[in-house]
Amino acid sequence: MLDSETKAVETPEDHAEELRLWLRLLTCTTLIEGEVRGRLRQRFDVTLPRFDLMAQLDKAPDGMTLSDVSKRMMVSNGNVTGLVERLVESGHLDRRTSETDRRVQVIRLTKLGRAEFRRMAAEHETWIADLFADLTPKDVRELMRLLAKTKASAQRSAGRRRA
Amino acid sequence: MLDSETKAVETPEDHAEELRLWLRLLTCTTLIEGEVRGRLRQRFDVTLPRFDLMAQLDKAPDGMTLSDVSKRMMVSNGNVTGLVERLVESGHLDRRTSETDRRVQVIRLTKLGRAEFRRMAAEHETWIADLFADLTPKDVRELMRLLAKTKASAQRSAGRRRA
DNA sequence: CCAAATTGTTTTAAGCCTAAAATGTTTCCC
DNA sequence: GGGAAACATTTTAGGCTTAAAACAATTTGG
Repeated sequence: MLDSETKAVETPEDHAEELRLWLRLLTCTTLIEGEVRGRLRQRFDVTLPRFDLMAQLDKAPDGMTLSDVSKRMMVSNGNVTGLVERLVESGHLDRRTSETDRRVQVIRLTKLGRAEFRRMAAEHETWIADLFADLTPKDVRELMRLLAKTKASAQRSAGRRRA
Repeated sequence: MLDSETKAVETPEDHAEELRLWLRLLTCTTLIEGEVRGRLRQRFDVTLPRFDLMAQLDKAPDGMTLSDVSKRMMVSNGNVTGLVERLVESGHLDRRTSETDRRVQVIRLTKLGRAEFRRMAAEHETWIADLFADLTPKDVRELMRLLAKTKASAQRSAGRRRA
């Protein structure tokens, strides 16, 4: 017992399985993301980040602040600034300074933005369905469960570093 | 039977579950990737793409062509060109034109590149292990299986589009 | 043999992305 | 009230990324 513990401490642990899991996770995401990116470009001439931003706003009829968007999309603040700039320019987004807090910018989809997003989203959903089509409903449930656990684990690990 | 089939065709299918699965998959990957990116920067002042490229080369002692790298990393050719350029510049990579086919560039890790990569990889492995630490060995196995199935499904779907 | 197709890489133009510093605004609290 | 801390956003500098076009070298099929 003491021997095995000593050994466990001195022997470098083998984390090859976790590493493989991480690479596989990354491969799946990259594969699907690339496919979605290409289809968005070909069918609608829109980039994936723009689509993602519009998706966030579609769920928030009263608009969102840039910080909200940044947190939800898990991207940097500066990134959102540029993305929003281009989408306002193209008429998809409306941006105004909050009246109660002049630091805050509230953005919303314009009528055009909402219409275009809905059109894209409908088709997008069928792409995703097809990409995952070989999974059974049980597979989907099980993956959801395991990925929830993965997310929680990663958040704990990430949080501990910052704490 | 005919009624239910007719209905299935006319009613827009509900793919909300697959959509949620995709978003969760993306969240997990983004979360972990961001964490790894930050740690690589803080501990080693290296970017994630550089690390990934060196990881590919570490597994290929005889070197790889740029196309090989591009396929393995699932990024565009032009992307690899730039990455390699900077890593050759910093002395981590060695690049030479193939003697049998003058179109081909073969790249390898230099002694410095290999040493630095090994040092980083050892620590990187512990980060990944910690990020996934709340998963049981059974969870890991099950995730591997389901992600393999997901990858196959996505490849089928992606392939059909190009075919 | 040689033109056409294919393959490997680079270039181009545009956009995405990050971390860190800077700017402007509000809140806290003494 | 007023300075310090916190917050929201933008700016900066540099690097990553893509799709598409251009270029170079090889292979293929008449």
